[in-house]
Amino acid sequence: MNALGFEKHDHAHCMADGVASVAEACQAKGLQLTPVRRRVIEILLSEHRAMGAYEILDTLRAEGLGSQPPVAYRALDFLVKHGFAHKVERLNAFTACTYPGESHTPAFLICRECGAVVEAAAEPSKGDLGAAAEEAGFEIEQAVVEAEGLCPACRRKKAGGA
Amino acid sequence: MNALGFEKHDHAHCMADGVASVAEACQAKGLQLTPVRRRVIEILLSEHRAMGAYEILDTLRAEGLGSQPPVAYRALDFLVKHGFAHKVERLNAFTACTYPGESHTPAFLICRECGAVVEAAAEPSKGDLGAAAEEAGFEIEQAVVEAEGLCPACRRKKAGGA
DNA sequence: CTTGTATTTGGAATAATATAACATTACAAG
DNA sequence: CTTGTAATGTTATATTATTCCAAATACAAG
Repeated sequence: MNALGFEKHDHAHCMADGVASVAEACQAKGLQLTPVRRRVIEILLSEHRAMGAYEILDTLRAEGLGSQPPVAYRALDFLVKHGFAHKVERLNAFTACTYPGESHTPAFLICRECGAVVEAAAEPSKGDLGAAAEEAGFEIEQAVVEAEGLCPACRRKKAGGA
Repeated sequence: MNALGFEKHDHAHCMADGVASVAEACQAKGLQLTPVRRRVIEILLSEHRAMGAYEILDTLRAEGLGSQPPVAYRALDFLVKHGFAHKVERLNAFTACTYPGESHTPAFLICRECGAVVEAAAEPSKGDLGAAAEEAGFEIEQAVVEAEGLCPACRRKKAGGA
């Protein structure tokens, strides 16, 4: 589980790779990565934070790729459905998947200060949630695991500024 | 961790107890359990499911306790803030706390078929999320843990009806 | 190439969820 | 009584999301 995403990295590279891997996956599965869909995943990859549907829509609108809410929501639904993006329930916002291709339950670390979102992989069947489900006879199909708090950089700022 | 809440229980009893324990806790902490607040926690306790703010507001309105959204949201904010209720992010809805008084991170089991919601206690600092946070140097302040799937009763129905 | 079918898109309207802002009331402390 | 704090009433608006219908496009089968 690699969740070191808060620290610096080669962003242009990770973004290009991200789009490429989504394109490959679409080709492999016979999915249509249409211009709007491609652009939305690009937008999401371009920032390590969760973006609202309307924020994405604003960008699409400025680029002439669509101006009505359904345009953004349809693209996001496609991306989420096929595992290329996730919805962060806590924020009613969306973020590119860090581990596309691998089936997983995303676990998010959300910085309340700077808004950065980092994804780790979780296994809800283990841990407290899985134990509770088993005890109750509940069958888990999907899980939401999200933590809000302070990322390393914002912790340092707090400590320094205080 | 008791998450057997999907099975039958003495509901009138659990509801009366719930209101009483909230009232006691308010008294102990010097919090005002005003009519609207009391009624909202009663409404939430009366059903083992998550209810939308506007659904609650409809009831309040019918009873002359307030008719505008802020009335419901303020009462819910109070209840959530003091741990008497929780918000289920996945559903944008609210539910009474099953373990009032004990400080905890709620973990929800949400039946997608019948809408029942059962709360278990989780310890996000352990498990995948805690491990990821530690590795990333992230400080968790709050966590959302929610699972969607089938409750025991709905699983039986599925199995029987198929 | 044409046809049939499914998918995708465009766009208007509206639903559902949530908050901002400000005036008013209640009540206890000084 | 005055002042401070908390709670309420109310209007308006912001934000997030979906429904619905029509038009365009993609793509495989013939």
